[in-house]
Parts: sequence; C-alpha cells; structure tokens
Amino acid sequence: MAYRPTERTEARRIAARERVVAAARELIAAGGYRAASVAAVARRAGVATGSVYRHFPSKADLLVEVFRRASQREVDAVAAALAEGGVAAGVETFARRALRGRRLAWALLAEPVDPAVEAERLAFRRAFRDAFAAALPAHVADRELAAAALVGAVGEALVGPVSPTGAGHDEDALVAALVAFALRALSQEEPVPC
Amino acid sequence: MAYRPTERTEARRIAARERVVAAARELIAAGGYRAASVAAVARRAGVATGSVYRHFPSKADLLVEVFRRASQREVDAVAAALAEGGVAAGVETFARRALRGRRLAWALLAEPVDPAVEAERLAFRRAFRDAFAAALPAHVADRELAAAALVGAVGEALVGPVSPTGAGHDEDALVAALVAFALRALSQEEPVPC
DNA sequence: GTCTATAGAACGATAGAC
DNA sequence: GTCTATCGTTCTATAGAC
Repeated sequence: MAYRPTERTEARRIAARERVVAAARELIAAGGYRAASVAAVARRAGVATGSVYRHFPSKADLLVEVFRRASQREVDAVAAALAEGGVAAGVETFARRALRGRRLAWALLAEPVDPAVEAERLAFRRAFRDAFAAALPAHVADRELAAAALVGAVGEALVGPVSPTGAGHDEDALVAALVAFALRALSQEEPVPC
Repeated sequence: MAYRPTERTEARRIAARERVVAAARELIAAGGYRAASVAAVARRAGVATGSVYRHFPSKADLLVEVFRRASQREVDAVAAALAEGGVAAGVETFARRALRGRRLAWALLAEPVDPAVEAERLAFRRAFRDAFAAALPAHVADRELAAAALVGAVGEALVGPVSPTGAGHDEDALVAALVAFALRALSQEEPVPC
C-alpha cells in the first residue's frame, strides 16, 4: 500500500515546522540574523540541521516567513492602537514596542539582510503606511503621502536608539518627542519657513 | 628584473577601474541592480568579464563603491541646499533630485540588495541625518532625533513615487506637500492632539 | 512491503582570526 | 597572506508510518 500522510503525521510535520519558525524568531530577537544560522535554529528547535530543509526550501525562505510573522504582529498592535487612540497612540505603540524589543526591532527596521527579506521589509512598511493612512485626521490632503512620511519618520528616528551600537535613551522622552513631531506635522497650521 | 608598475600602467589601471564604476552606475541608474550583472558592466566598460575582478574582489564590493559615490553626490547636493536655503531648500533638493532620477533614487533608497550594500545604505541615511541636523532651527531640542525623523519622512514618502511600480505623481505638488510636512514638524507650535 | 521523514555527516564556499 | 572555523546546502542510511 502506498504511503499517504494522515492527520497524525501532518500534525507532527506542522508542529516541527512551527518549532523551527519559533526557534528562528527567538534567536533573531536575541542576536539578530547573525545568530540565526541554520545549525543554531535546528538545535534550538530540536531537529537535525538537514531537517530544516524539509520545511523550507532555503534559509532565505525561513527568514522571510519569520520576518513576515513578526512584522505582522507589530502592524496589528499599531493598527489596534490607532483605532483606539488615534495617531498619537499609534506612534507611541510603535515606538514603545520597538524600544522594549530592541534587537527584534533592529532586525525588522534596519539590519542588513538577504534581499528576499528586504523585499518583505518593503511590504512591512507599506502595511504600516496603510494602517496610519486610515487613522489620519480628516483635513489631511494626500493621506498616503502623509502616512508614508509618518512611518518613515518614526521608523528612522528609532533606528539609532534600537541599533546594537546605539547608546541608551530615555524612553519616555523619546516617545514624547516622536509623538509631538507627528502631531505637529499633521496639524492644520500654516507652515512657517525656517 | 621583476615587474613593477609604472606611472603609465598605473594610470591605465585607474582609468579602467573608473570605467567599470561608471558603467555600473549607469546600468543601475537605468535598470536597478538587476541590470548591473558583472557581464553587462564589463561589456559597457569595454573590458572582459573576468577583468572586473582585477579591480574589485567581488561584485558586492563594486556595488558598495558605486553606491557610496552616488549617495555622496546626493548628500553633497542636499547639504549645499541646506546651507543656502535652510530645511525647506534641503527637502526640496532631496525630493526633486530623486524624482528626476527615479531609478537611481529607488536603488539608493529602497531597492532590495546585497547586505553589504544595505550597510552602506545605513551610512547614507546617517550622512543625510547629520546634514539636516546641522541646518535645523535653533529651537529644536533633540536635533539628532528630529533630523533622523525628517530624513525618514522624506525618504519614505519618496519610496512610493520613485518605485518602478509607482504611478506618476505631480512633482510640484509632492514637493510642496513634503516641504510643508517638514516645516510643520519643526515648528514651535504646541502640538494639537488628533 | 513500500515509501516518507529524519538524523547527522559530508561538501564546497567563505569569512574571520592570526 | 594563510589557515581554520563555520556557513548553507546536499547526501545517505535508517527508523517509522502507511
């Protein structure tokens, strides 16, 4: 009789795959992409090195999946904050989550990585932009542009503080400055030349 | 007697190297990193494919040099505009140069590329940040943070318009919106919640 | 009995230590 | 510059599910 996967073996396969993804996420959150070698991921997941390739065609594919899931978590959290408390809450949530998990934030925002993952990073920023665009005050004219500028501003301002070489920052002061920057940028005031 | 390079051969070597760099820049400016295969670069530079590796240890090293030079040009132009006309002029120069050379701007700002070049992109953004920080109005408190936010805002807002899949935009309207965004963000107004 | 999934060593390439 | 360690990936034998 030919071999056919059953519910039981399928569940095992999925569980092993999940362990691999979780192990990679944890390693990246602790030490960035450098720490997530295939051997290290396999060891932490409790599978053999070669077995990683039964679940993912390449390491890049694994990283893409890990990146996609982690970034989706961030987008969801920010979108929820935006719906609850508007732009200020969205910016604050974005920044506080990044500062609380600096190493992961660095991996998501700026750490150099395989181009396949970089492409995912573009999608990640687009998702943030769309979330902010939906929450902008009504008077804003080009909402997509303003939302992109906002995401770029917050993201880039955080790159320094979350970078491994970055000095320690006062979290509250940083968040306050970022929120103020965003609210001023979105205000209806006539801009004054400087 | 052992071979020793003369002035003449050294000049030839440098000239050939420059042609390779120029060819790579032109190909990237026309079709992004995809268009800059080593074979295509060599053909355009008028050298043999293998000769590229006489000047650069790897393709990544060549790309890093091209990226560094191209990004330095942009930083210099923006820094000059900042010194001449302040933040508004700096933002306008940044945006207009990007929109005039969209494909190159895309390559510099966002196109997924080898991690070695990504590292250069981080330096590129830091250089922009420092240039803006030096030109901020005196009342701005955390100048480094504000400058980073500004660079992120302008850069990210341009990613859509300069992307190969991006629709056509009204350049003047885009520039005006970006300058206004920046000036409001840097104003002394008390931010109003939204 | 037939076939898959897994483990773990082996391989060529490369990056970092010295 | 040389060398070693480690990387991503592939291969082969085996255990186990059907």
